[in-house]
Amino acid sequence: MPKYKIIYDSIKNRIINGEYNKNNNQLPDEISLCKEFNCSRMTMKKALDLLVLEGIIFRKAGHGTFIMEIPSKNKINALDNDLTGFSKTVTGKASSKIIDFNIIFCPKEIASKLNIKENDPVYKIIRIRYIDNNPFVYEKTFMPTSIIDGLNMDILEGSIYKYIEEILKLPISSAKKILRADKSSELDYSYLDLSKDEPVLEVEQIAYLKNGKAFEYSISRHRYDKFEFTSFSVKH
Amino acid sequence: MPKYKIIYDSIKNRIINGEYNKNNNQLPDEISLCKEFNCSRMTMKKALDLLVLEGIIFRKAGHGTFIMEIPSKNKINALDNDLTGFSKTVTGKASSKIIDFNIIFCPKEIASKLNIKENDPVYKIIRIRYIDNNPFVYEKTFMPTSIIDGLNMDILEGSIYKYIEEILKLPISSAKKILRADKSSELDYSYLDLSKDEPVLEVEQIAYLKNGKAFEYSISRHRYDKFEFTSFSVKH
DNA sequence: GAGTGGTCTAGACCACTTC
DNA sequence: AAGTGGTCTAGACCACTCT
Repeated sequence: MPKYKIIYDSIKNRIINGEYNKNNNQLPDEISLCKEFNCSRMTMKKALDLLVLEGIIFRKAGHGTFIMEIPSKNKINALDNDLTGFSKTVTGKASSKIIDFNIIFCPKEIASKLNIKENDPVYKIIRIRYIDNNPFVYEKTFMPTSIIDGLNMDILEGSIYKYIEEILKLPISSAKKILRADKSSELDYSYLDLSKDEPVLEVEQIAYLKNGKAFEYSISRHRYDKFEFTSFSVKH
Repeated sequence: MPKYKIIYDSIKNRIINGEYNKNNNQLPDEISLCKEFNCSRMTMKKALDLLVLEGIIFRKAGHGTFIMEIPSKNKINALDNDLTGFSKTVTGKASSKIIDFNIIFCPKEIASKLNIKENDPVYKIIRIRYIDNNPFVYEKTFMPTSIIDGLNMDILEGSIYKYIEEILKLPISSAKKILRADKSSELDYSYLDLSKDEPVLEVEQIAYLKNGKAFEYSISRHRYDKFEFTSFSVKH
């Protein structure tokens, strides 16, 4: 683990623990932090830059570095983004059910999103996820078998991402998402217990590995009353 | 304008113009780029880092820097994010109508989001926006008069953001967004021409200046069939 | 082994904020 | 004037990929 990452983790924990809550929520100046963490100023900047990107701190040139005021009470949630930049507001006991798990010839539209050839073999996975035994998302996922190999039911019951990163040792790097609202369909009525006038939040995602290859295309439909997505973005 | 920003703009333009489309979409190595742009390696890295954050390029350690394959055809759209990290997929002639424009005592819940005191004066703005004369979003905005001063109808007809940045010279830095689907309400039926079973995509936003102050709280409700949001995020 | 990106340093100068 | 963050440098060493 690089030094700037260790420093980032350490300072983030201090902020969460309220160690910098005095003096207008101000952090020590960069030079002092450098001395404390025994690093150069560039390395400290790299650590602090990550916190800025996450919306945890902000800097005022000529003034100092400050913790961002988090308006809502749920600080933990606001600080707890998942790997792709979104956090979920739902908490409870999670479980999932696999509706379909197969290898298919990749349809044309999906092949173009995954940058593979039409009819290349892909896993097709359909899952329902539950919170406290209530369904909240219907998820259709496609992954090229040439990249993600050896999937089975056991892995699907747990975390596919963990399998990819820890067993296959393929580093995940980024994701493109499109979010939209939609009327619910027959599938949504039955799988998500929705009635006709209740909408869904649909998320279309393409996820990439560090080597630039798309390894996942997914469409997920969330119950409108059980899910929201948060995002923080900084101008550069 | 800092050097790394100039280099970033320049390389971004080259990519858009297809100047790096040969050799597997590979860019020259960093040292060569440093020589060409007459800068240090750290500065070049800073420029390239911005392109990585935007999902325009990716790097393979020990291999090179490559342009990200953009699966859909609309390259321009994918490269043309707005200041808060989202881009819109709708195009056409834009216009807007102001439904309400007043100064009010700030309600408690909104004051807590803007980090101001209850009953502090805030502008309240309600606008409908149209594309090709079709309504697509109903937008309620609150701004503290202590920060954003001198708003009038002329400014509202144009761009509030332009007014803030160019006339008031207040640098905008970041925004927090929450996205959710919702059933349409009476207001939506009338202002967005929606029927009862048609949903909306609701976006709640708090926007911040460089000095860390929240200057805008807004709720906007978009027609489900006219709007979607895209986002790109990188693991760090 | 050659080439590439990833990290880190020690110091310099600048621009901005506050007193 | 003092203190702070913003930018930039020239070079070092490492880890990874490909042949």
